[in-house]
Amino acid sequence: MKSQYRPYDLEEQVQQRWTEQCAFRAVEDPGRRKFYCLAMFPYPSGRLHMGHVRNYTISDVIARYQRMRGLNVLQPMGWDAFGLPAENAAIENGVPPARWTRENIAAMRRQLQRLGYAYDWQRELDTSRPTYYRWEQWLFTRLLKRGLVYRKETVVNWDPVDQTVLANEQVIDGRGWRSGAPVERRRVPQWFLRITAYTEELLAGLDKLPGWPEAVRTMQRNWIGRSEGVDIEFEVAGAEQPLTVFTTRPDTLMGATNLALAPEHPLVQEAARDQPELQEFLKECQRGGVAESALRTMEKKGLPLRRHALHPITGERLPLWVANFVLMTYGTGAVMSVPAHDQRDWEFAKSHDLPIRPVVFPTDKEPNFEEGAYTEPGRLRNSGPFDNMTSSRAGAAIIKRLEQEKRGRKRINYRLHDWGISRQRYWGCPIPILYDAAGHPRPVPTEDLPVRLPEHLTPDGHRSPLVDCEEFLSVNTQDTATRRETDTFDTFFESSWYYARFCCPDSDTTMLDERVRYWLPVNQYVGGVEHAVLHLLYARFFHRLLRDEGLVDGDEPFTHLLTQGMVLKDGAKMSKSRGNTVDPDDLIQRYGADTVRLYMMFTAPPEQSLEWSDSAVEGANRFLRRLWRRVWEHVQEGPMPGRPSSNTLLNQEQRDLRRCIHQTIAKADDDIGRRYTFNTAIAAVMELLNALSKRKNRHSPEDRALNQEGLETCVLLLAPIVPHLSEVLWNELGKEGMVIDAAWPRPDPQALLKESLELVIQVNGKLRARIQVATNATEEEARAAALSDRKVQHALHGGTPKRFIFVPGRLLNIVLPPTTESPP
RNA sequence: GCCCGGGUGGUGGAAUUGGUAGACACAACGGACUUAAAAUCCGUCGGCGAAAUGUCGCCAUGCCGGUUCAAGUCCGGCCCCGGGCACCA
Repeated sequence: MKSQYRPYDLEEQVQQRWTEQCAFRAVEDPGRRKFYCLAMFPYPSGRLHMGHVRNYTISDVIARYQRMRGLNVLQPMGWDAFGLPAENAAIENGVPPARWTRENIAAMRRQLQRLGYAYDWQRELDTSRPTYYRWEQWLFTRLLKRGLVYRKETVVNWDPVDQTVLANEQVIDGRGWRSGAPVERRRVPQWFLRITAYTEELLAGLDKLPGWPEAVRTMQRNWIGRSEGVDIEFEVAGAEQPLTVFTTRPDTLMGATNLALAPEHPLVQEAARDQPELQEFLKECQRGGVAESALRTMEKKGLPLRRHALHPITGERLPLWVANFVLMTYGTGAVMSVPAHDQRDWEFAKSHDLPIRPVVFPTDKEPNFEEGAYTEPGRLRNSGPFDNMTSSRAGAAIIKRLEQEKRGRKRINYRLHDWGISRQRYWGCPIPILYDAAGHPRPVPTEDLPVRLPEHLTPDGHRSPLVDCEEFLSVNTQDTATRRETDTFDTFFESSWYYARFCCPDSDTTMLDERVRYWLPVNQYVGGVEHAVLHLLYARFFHRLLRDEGLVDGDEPFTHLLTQGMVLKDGAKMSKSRGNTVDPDDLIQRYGADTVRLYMMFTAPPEQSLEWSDSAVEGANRFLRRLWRRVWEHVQEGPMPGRPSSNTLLNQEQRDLRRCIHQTIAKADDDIGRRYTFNTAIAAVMELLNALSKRKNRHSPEDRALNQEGLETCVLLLAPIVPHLSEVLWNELGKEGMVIDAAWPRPDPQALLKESLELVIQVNGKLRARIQVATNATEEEARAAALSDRKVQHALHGGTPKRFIFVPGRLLNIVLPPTTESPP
């Protein structure tokens, strides 16, 4: 064994041994318990960044830990290969997205391999290959048959100069990112997936996911946004159809003073026909992007329609307004405006001089409606027959009356709306639809799938090159009138089912085969918090689609979810688009992959964001060098001793060290297996190594045996985190075989026993002394010991304790009666 | 604007169920070794005050208030930072 730790050759040799043995090949074995560990697969953006390294290291540590615990582990890796950045690169460099993507995949695969992740590379998949995307085209046609796909018009960001649809990301301050032209909203027909058919199930399922972070479940719940309320119909003067609004506050109906409609609402469009200033306003509303954040932060503006509706109970005339803050996509695209009890309505009323009519009052105070709306429930006034009722009773009474008069009905409204999956982009999976001469759509017959994306095209920043690609557009030479759909799928489509395809990536006769029934669900999914809603909700939706297609069992795709925090640099997310990435290759070159992995896991707990620091990497490397040195010194002392067989022959100091070893095992197991706090597990091993380092001069057979046990423990506990170094040290410690096949250690209960412990003594909640007591000391014994302690007596000032609070094994708090001491 | 997180020494963080605030590191400083440097090893390291040897007291977990024998942890109100908001992935 060399005296110095040199990671460079060591890591390559260990990786070679793993490869030769096909060490991470996952094979279905019904006789063994499986563990499917998955990290969110990367978009091949070019190079790995530290966010990737963090993500994949966390997942790898869990996978290797579960393997050492004896489970049959599957950990695959693949590429989310379709997406916008490939088109941007093409525009900039003139390189076809296919080539750019494949080159990136090759580079990033090499980087991942250098980091020593325990992947089954035979299962690698690339979503931009027809072998993958043909199955989502197949699924799409199945869903079409089941009525879960439909076409409707929606608004997109339109760049009038570049003549192209823009992603929200490409809209900067309401302007196109390349042209700088003000972005317009344009209506285009798009394909939708009926995710709303599964709303209640997706919502209820959240309660059955105890392995998911509460924050993610809350976000999904809020995203789905179930709210119970009532549809109220208002008769509109001169219109055949009544105007329907949705409200969750029927108790405030008597306080409604106007109705506000979204700019896209049909009644508004109709009114605009003969009102030029309204047309002008709507044109203004067309400007700016379609992102909800943009809509919500706009200055609240509105215009009267010069029409009115009738209040369903009083018959009063309520003016109709168009308001830019009313969203056509939520509810009915129209709201009843109750300025006294809704803050947004209040602000709108104030700026447009509309009346404020308070009808709900708290019982304990009189709100000032000049300062703002009163939005809490209360007791009704100014409400005719509903006066003096509470909000909940009044709401029920108003609903009952509206229902009797057929002017309203209870309804549950959701914020969640159907998933628009069409993208006017080239580098994506073609939507398998054909249009006849009249423009009527029909699905591509199953036997004609896949619809292959021509890979030689290069987008130029204007419309999708598919639109001009005759070879793609025409189905066959006989039928020139039939044209292909040129839109491609949202790339979330690919990432919604890849976790299942990893079970059988080579299946070429079905989308998923029987192997999914062994591996699914994913036991541990690891990925960024930024995916808490969209990706994770779509995957849950897809799993149900696949289930109803008979392809998978169970309702949920991921049993446990770990959402890692961002890797930040200079306070901002480390990402390619921000250009503040750190390349892991430089660090691996200098310190080795193990140091990079250790640094990532030690610097912060996985769920927290991690502020990047170059200097802290040094410390991680130093620890590994120290561990190497300790093993080297131990090896130099002579042949490997056995482990100590029991505690009986050990002296007090040796028993303390042995307890430290086994406490470290217990803590590391809990930290890695239950808490996912890898940083504290590493700190515990560092403490153990410090304890071992302090006893360099102990060479008795018992001490050698203890050192052996201590060092073996360090190596085993670190094996999931620094796997290369651990393999080598494992063999240097005289162990046969590979550490990946070694069993995860278990603490020896006998070694953990303690005869005495430190008890904290507080006086009035302040720490005053620490005393040693027997482990099983009673409260009486603890009190007696505490009261005879010099420091405690000093702190008591001769006072008589009023009560004692005893927390066994932790503390004794002595409470004195309040002093009548006069201030100095 | 709405939803979800976070805020603890010079820095990253620890404190797991309301029970010893600052584990483990980084940086810095002092020392040993060395011709020198690197590496390594030893020590100091929240603030203020009193001691001068082990000490002792007070303050301190973004801010203000509350509950409790006891609050970084629970409750109410605020401030700041990060993530998401349906076409970035």
